[in-house]
Amino acid sequence: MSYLESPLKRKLSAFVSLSDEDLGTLAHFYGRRRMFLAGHEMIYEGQAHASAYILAKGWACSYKIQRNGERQIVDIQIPGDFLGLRSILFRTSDHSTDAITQIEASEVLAADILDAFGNAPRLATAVLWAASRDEAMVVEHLVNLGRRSADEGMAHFLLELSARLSLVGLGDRTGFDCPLTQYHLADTLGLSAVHVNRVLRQLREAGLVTFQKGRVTFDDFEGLSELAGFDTAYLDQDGPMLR
Amino acid sequence: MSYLESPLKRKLSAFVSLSDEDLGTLAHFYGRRRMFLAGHEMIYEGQAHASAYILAKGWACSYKIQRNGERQIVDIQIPGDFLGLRSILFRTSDHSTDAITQIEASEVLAADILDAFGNAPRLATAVLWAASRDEAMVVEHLVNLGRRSADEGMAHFLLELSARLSLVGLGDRTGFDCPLTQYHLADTLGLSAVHVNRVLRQLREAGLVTFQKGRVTFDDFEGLSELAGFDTAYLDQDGPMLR
DNA sequence: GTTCCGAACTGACATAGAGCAGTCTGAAAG
DNA sequence: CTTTCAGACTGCTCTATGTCAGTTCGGAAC
Repeated sequence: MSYLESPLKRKLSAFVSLSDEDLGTLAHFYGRRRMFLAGHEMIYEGQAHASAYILAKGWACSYKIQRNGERQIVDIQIPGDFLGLRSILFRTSDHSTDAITQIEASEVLAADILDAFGNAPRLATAVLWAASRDEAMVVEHLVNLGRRSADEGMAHFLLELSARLSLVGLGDRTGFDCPLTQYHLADTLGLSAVHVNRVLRQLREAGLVTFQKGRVTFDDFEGLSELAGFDTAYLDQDGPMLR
Repeated sequence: MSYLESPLKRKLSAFVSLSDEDLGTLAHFYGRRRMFLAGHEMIYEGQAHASAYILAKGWACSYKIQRNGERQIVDIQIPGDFLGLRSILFRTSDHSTDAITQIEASEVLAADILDAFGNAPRLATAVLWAASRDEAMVVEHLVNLGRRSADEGMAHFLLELSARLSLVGLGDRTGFDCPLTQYHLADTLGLSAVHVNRVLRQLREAGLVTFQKGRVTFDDFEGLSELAGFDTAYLDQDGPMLR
């Protein structure tokens, strides 16, 4: 797959149209291509000078582990996403990241990113936009945990994933392929696996979504959005894309 | 107050030592000084092309409101913090920000920030560091909501505030002045105000912290850190500061 | 074709925290 | 020197979600 049709390029294009020069710098990011097996720990909490990656294929998740062994997943990464960008400037990484499926990714060094700011300001702005968008997603996730009930949070999470996947061509309003287990959902939503199962059943029986066999199917997209109070504004990916 | 002794400069100095040229560019950020009364809504969710600010004096909070009127506070801003940086590149702001106390702040335009990337790369890196640190705090906040009990979350939140305030000279291990109400704590920690009150009583009776009359007093800093499982690594502000 | 094993799923019981409906206090406003 | 009002504080009841202790299912390994 050429970088010309990469999920990242596709995502950034929702923000600005990149010049040929920008695309050249972006191509440079793709130099160190690497593969990881499902379950591989790509970044670990406390790691010194961790590098970042651009996910080309596969899913990953970033998380923190508590003393008691409980896990809180912070974000799920899908193709086109940066991974580890947040702590690239830190002494040590503040989180771990595991491959959920088999993964293809490009390693990005701090210097690559910083150089881009000098040489390709348009691209740099787009990267900042992507980082801001990632943070906006974490914020919305925080609202899920703090002020939404289990079913609202679940609905919101699945709808967000759908919107993100659609942007890179991996899903639509009918649903998407999803390698997450109910344990992933539990650790993402701050619930027990048992309760996740109950919530999924309720949503299914209410005719809203079906989460089964590696596939999320929206049985009533509108109804689900209504339940979740889902509004895509925070993803900053709709509208006339004039910039 | 000269920019030479601003809380922001103090904070960024924990990351790099800035050159005279960097300081000049930073001074440029302080051009548009503005004041706001306590309670003023500085940024509102949905606002188009909101600008960002650097807080020089006073406290503010960023939050999202749910359909049912519930509020989730995302971060508390103290002197030296950026405010609104996340959505400066978005079509519309994804959150609101209110002044908690009376505030002095400098308005920063998107162009100011982006120009800095070209002209003062060292400063730009420091700004990116500050933004990453803000995101790391949101992430830790998310863990508070998802996987910590009410008392652990409360302890963690107060300790984080203490560490941040200490960095800009507004607190130490004995405690800090705090203009937050119990309602602020409730909306931050995803609890009811009633429960916040009970949790504060427990912590006080356990001899750990006292939250009273606009002051947080640490009665047993070690014990509280132990309860919260608090580790400052994610703030990236300790250690030899070699860079 | 068994034997595993991880994931999905379930019922019964326990509990953290919510919701309700107040009281009390102190400072500001009249 | 009352009145008002926001914030702090409390007891009681209720419920969403956790915990425990399983069973069932389906694919992979042998």
